[in-house]
Amino acid sequence: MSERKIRNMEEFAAKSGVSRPTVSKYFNDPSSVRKSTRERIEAALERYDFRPNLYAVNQNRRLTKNIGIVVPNVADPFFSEMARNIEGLLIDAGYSPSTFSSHGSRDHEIEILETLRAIRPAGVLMAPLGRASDRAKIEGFCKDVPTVLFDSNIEGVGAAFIGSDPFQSVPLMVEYLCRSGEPPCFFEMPPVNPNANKRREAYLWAMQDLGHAPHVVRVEGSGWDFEDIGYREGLRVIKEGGLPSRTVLCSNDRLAIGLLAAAYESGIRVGITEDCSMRIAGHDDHPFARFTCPSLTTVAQDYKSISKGSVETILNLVDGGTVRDSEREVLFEGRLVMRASA
Amino acid sequence: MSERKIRNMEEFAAKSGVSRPTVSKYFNDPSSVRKSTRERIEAALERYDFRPNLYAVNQNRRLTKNIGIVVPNVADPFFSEMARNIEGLLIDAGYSPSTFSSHGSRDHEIEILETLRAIRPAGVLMAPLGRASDRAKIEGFCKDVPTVLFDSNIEGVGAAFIGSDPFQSVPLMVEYLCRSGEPPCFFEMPPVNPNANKRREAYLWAMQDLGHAPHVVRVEGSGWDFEDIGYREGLRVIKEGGLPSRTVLCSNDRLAIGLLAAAYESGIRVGITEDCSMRIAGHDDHPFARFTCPSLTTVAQDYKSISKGSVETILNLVDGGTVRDSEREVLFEGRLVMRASA
DNA sequence: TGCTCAATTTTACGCGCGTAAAAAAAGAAT
DNA sequence: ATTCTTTTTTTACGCGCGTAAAATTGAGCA
Repeated sequence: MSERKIRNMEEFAAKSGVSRPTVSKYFNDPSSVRKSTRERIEAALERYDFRPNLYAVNQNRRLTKNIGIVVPNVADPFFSEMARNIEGLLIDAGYSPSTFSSHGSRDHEIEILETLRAIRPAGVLMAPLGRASDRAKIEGFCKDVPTVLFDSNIEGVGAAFIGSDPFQSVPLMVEYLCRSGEPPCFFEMPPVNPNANKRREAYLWAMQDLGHAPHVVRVEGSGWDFEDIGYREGLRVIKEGGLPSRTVLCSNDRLAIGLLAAAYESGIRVGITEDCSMRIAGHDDHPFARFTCPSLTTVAQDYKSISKGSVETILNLVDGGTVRDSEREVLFEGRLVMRASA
Repeated sequence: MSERKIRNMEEFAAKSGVSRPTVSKYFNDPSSVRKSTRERIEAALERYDFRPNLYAVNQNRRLTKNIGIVVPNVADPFFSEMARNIEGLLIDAGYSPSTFSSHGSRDHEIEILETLRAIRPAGVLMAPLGRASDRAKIEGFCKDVPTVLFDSNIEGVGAAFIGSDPFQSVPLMVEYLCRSGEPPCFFEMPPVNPNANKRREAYLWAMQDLGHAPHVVRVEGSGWDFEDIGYREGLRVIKEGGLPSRTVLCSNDRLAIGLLAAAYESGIRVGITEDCSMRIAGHDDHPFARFTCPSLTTVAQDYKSISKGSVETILNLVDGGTVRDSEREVLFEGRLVMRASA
């Protein structure tokens, strides 16, 4: 490899004894050239290391191979895992993913879309902030660029939505909690995205279905510092004596992690064993849920199916395909993960 | 804005009544054109939304404005915070950062460097995996692209290193622990990067300095699943009856989080209060350290100074500057964060 | 051998911009 | 008004590649 540096495709074509347009064709799709030609190019590729100039390529292609990935917060392990998964799938499919994090900010989310326009992506996979999102601007973006939403939906925006089904996952947990002890109350903060709302609705529905009186504890707080909110407000609520049930279902794991810390600090033993006076459950199977004290009972989202589904949908769309009505909203089921906290 | 879409700079130049090369000059540096000209361009910019084509620009510029950021693992909140910080500083300076995560893999780290070559970055900020890194290849990369290392050093590689000083931060913690209770043992896993080694050395040094016998507990495990290793090996060590001290200093917070979980599960109360039989301290001030049970006493790294220093150094380098000998290795001090665990 | 079709080469153009050099214009100083 | 200086325009070229159309080549086959 790399006997000498090659400057451009012209030079490389000469070395391999093939014309430049043929080399260009090869790089766009190796199988589109005759086998003998392919072998000559690949032989040259072994001797010289040449890669087509990314900028020249993208300037001239009708459509780049770029796919943008937008998540609310890469610091959140759920999204960092999703992004990593999706990136892998896209690379395998021959695309160039680039991931951006909104850091929970509405303005930043829009800025990312502006940046994305600059790289002229073939498509975008986006987990929007949700309620905080600038709907109009995102809608405008989706008109220009094929976009698939995941995790959190904005009704009527984007070509499709892939996520998990709160009306399956939450009742699953509620049913378990009711079966194994006191029916849960629901611990939530003001919803930053539609998921949170749906989870509450699903909780209410499930409780009624089981013939129990639902209790929603809504605490204050905004932004994406869920642990902090769960902790601070958890401390306050506990101090004021006031959880309506000794079983608490949190709207997500990060909130639960905060609440666990609050309970610990308040001297409340949390868990399923007899010496415990409180049970706490979460939702999402956050990577740290295994290491909380006690370990957190939760519902795992189907990471793999969601990322696989999102990628398949956007690639189909990019390839000129359309989304069938039945695929406009695809929801996967959650899986109960029983640990020590509930 | 956007009365009509503009296709290229030629067209935009016509609209603003200025020649295309002048517009080009403006976009490279607004202050390089006469004030009256600038105003005409900016007036046009208000009416039409035009942005120079990224690919055409980068193809023709001698040097792009791209700066690569490479971290071992964006899922680790420490690195995701660092990356975010650095990105902000670079954007403010007029550069385009793009962040890549090695995901703890030696091969992936090298692949990232290959990818980086493709975007022809002006410079790179890299937190290498450390011992797992392919030193030769990284060295080769640094020969072609100005590169500054941060967080974890590879001796002799890169133009400079910015990090924190374990020989300040660790003794700070050791001194505190000795002053407030039983002298600590050191809980560590096989070092994935030089930092871990240095922290152990610093521990040994500090203990001797204070006239105590050091005890290093090295547990098994590889990879970057620190919490998992701390948990599993913590369980094992506790079960075998065997921590040499009731105060444990972990080589980082993530390991400590795992150990805390192990202690909890083993029924050991951890903390500084009298009813506790064990103290655990960490290092780094991981964002979750506030929410462990009990909250984790640790040493905070100087995020801001490290990212600011890294950015200043690389930009200086990119601007053709050189690194003075005194700046080849810059270390910042850590700050003791006292919480409930030790 | 001659034919057909697909693969390849040739030729030619364009993408949108940076950049350098020379010419022209504008502004400042005399 | 003249000269000098700075800024802008003009002109011209090149970056490295995609792509389309026409010309050529080669393989497979009768």
